[in-house]
Amino acid sequence: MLELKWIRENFQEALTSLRKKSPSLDLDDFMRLDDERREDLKVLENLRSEMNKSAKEIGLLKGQGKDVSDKMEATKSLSQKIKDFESKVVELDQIIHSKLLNIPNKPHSTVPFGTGDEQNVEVRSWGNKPEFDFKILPHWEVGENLGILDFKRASKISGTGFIVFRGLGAKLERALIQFMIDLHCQSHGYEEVSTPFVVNRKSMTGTGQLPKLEKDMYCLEEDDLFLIPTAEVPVTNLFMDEMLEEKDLPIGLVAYSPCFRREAGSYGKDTRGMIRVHQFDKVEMVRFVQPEKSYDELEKLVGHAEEVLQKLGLHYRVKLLCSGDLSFSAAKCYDLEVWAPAQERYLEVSSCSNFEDFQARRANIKYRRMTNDGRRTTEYVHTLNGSGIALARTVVAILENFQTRDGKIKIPSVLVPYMGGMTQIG
RNA sequence: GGAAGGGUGGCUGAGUGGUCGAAAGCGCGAGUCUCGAAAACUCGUGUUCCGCUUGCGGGACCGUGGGUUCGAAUCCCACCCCUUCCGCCA
Repeated sequence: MLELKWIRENFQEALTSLRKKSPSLDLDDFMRLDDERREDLKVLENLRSEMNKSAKEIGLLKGQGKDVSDKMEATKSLSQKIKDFESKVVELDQIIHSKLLNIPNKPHSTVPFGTGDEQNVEVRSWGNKPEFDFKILPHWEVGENLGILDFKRASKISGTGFIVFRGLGAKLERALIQFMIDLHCQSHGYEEVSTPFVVNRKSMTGTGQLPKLEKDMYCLEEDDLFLIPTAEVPVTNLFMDEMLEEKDLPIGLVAYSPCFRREAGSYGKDTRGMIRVHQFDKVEMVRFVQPEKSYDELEKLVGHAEEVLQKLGLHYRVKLLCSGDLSFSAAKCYDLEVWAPAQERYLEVSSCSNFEDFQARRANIKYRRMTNDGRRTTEYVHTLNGSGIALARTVVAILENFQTRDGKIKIPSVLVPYMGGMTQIG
């Protein structure tokens, strides 16, 4: 959520930068409502001020044993007037607030302008595409041949877009999760957290999935709860409605969770294999930082995610998303894309974003700090998060990059200890 | 699912109709003391909105939403959440 006052006082700037993200955005209506609300509010507050005064007076006079029935009568009509104006202001407030919740975050000045993913900018890459002197199989074939992926039974029990890992496939998935969490905790200073995979509406609103993306989520209607689309939601909202201390920042948390996505509207895309599925595992990093440090923190965060791919020995590239491809809540975002040789394409396995105070404002996450002249103030923290990294697709990359001529899979050396010393599958 | 108790500032916790935005303590900040620190002492210290603007004036906020009243943290109703006990259960 952007600050209403900021939009009001920087109207042109707000409009210009928001349109880099949503070209059709219109704020005229919004500002008109805000004007109207402030007019009514002024009247209301004057009325209330008057009433407070006379109620106090009545109290005093009564205490002295004087007759106050005239005064009480007069205040009564004032009280009615206040109620009328109150309902007007409350109604306007609600409309404005709900509109505000639907306004996206504005892109940072270093974000390139663009309208779609073809205008994202590659900022660097690491490693090289591996060469094969035989024809490698796509992950779904090699996975089924080895008995570690079972698509048929997955769709039998749940439907298309779900995966079953078996045997060493399941173990590989688990090994990756452990390896990643250990790396982030031991080398990057994160604290591991394990949170619920189901959250309430308030949490979903706090990180910005609601109200816009309700159709993309699995909902448990009876209880008005949602299956999380990413651990970002429970982990960021851990500090919802809290006041943090400056000395405790930055806070870095890492969590494993499954991620549930309906993928409404993307039917027909990536139907084969497990590129696009309704449930996948992910290790997610979340950071709470001081505002002036958040862009340095973003670079660090990307580095943490990259290190996972480097340690696995997977070729990848880093893309800076253009304004039009940025998600609703993000101010700046880098994607990590890993090379999948059998399909000759890159797969997005991580998204690292700075949300600035957009989520903190929605979720009400503040911290106390000292100003330069020694006064205490409160300020919203900046929140960031990044996949570190998404599974399923990482397994795809391993199955395709480390395939041998005889259809086996070499296990990346960092995972060998997590696989009980095993060096290959098959 | 049943019963009881409870939700007050950064935290603990007092407050049951009017000078209550709210005692006290802790924490935090400034200062005194000290070579320095600790302790002790003094003073200060909620959030947020609106308006003129280095300051000031006003409004709102005691779980949420309604109601009663001239006036509600305080009384009434509904809902949400938490704790404890009982039942069921991985």
